[in-house]
Amino acid sequence: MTRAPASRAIEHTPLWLKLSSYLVLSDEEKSYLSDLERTIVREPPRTDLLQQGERYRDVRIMRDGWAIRHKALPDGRRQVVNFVLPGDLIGMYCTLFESADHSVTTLTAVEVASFPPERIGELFRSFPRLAAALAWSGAREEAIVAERLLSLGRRTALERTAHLIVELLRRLSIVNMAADGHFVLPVTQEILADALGLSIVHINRTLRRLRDSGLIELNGQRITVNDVRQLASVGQFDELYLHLIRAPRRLERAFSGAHHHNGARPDGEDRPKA
Amino acid sequence: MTRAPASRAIEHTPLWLKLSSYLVLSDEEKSYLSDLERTIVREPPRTDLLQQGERYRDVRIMRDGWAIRHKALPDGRRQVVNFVLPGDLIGMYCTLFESADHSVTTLTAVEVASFPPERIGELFRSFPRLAAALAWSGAREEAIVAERLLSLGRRTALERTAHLIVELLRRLSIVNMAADGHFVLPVTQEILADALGLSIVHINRTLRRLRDSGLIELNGQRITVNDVRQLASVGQFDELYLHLIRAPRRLERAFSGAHHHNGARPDGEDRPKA
DNA sequence: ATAGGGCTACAACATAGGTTAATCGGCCCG
DNA sequence: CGGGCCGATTAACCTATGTTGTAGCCCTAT
Repeated sequence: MTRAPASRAIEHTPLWLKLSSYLVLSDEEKSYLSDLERTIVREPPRTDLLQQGERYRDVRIMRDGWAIRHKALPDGRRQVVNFVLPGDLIGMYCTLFESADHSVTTLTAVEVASFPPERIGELFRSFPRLAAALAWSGAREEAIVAERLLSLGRRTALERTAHLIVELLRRLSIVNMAADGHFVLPVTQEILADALGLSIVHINRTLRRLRDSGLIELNGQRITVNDVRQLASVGQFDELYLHLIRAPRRLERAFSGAHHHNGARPDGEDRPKA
Repeated sequence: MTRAPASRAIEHTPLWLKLSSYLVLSDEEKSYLSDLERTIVREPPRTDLLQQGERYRDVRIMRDGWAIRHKALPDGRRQVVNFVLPGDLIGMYCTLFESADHSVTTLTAVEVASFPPERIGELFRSFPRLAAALAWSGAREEAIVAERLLSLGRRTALERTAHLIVELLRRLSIVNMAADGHFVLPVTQEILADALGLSIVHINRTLRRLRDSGLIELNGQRITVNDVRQLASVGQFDELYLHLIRAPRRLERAFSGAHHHNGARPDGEDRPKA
């Protein structure tokens, strides 16, 4: 069961929360963003929002609930690439591709906003700062995948698992879905296994070790992290890759001054010399 | 030793080659792109172009040579996230971050173009189609990392290795660096091991198996793939994720409508080119 | 030419994690 | 109330891959 967020102001939308930790959005940008989130769809758990191999349809913004992005081999082996949390985009740049190379499947009931891919062109043409912010969000997602690659390649099962738990805790706090070291993890052990490149049995063993050592507690889907510091240290967790810190000043400067909406021209400054 | 590309027209620049397989660039876009590549630097092998933890400096465009993008754990374990080939960008969106979460190190002598991060703002403001194309390129890179994640999580050592070889072959052909199933792989087995999440010894065993089965040949750094189809099948390689196929028509349309001031004219749109 | 460093190669052994299979508890449904 | 299914849990066993150690080759520096 997910929280039920009726219509809410754009200021409380998870995407806005995430982006605003990166740059200050103007009113026009805010209202355009909120317009992108106008069409809202609800889907039950275990629904495919996107299927590997299919041509793209709409771009989605996750507003509430959990999903996984995963890829499968022809023989059925499967890898969960990332968890899709509120504020994350689904198929953003992928719309620029011929067809999807991954699937996205809901874990809980979700609420997603949906807009046609044509609007991406519009977005890039008319709201360059917003476009850059979304590019930033995409780059951040890539950084998360790269960190998971490091996990699968070079961390042990115990380290990987600890690392993932701390990562989720951090990411969930950004969108106010975790407090006090505990959160709901709407996930079977099979999915954890597929995310960490382990077998179900071994994930089970590993969780047990974490519980036995008192680092975490599990009650149903509620997970409690008793000692974040220590868990982070077990997982060699360094939050640098989540890029929670604001972009350096020079970029704010690069973008300041020139918000233009539909068709406007960039006011003079800094014109490219071709 | 790398090929020595003197000054060459933008049309022969690897980045242009890569982007033009995606959309048709206008003359203005071409010349802006070429302006971005104006400042060129050469670096010897084993040079860090970027170091994990450091504040960002310039954005780089790889024009010639090989590099690796890698991440390290405090105890020295290392994962190669991706290979940086001509036409790839270094630290593009990362400039939007506080500091680097990965290192980039050259494998060969390289030639890179370099421009200050401020120009990203300029690019987004004035050349939205180009910005979208670069976003596409970034998304494609993420797709590659995700596919490698699938490899490390769910493919055996043999499959992973075969998969990587086929991937490199495909990527190198786009920039005309592979022909007839053979190319130069300027890489030690240690680096391969770090890319595939294996030990050096095991990569050695695995390459031996591939050689024994006649699928590949190795002479020094030259690798020859005797039977691409079969190697691809061993690695369960499906090139979908490389997104070599052009974006669907609707997107060209999205970008062709309201052009910007110095923006592109959709000259003779859509020359087919897969 | 000699010594040393970097890399490939392989053998012998060790182990993290996979596989198979059985049990158990909860939950839905008739 | 009883079956049936799904997921968690555990035990016993197995194998892919890691570790350690040694040797040889090919550079380059002296």
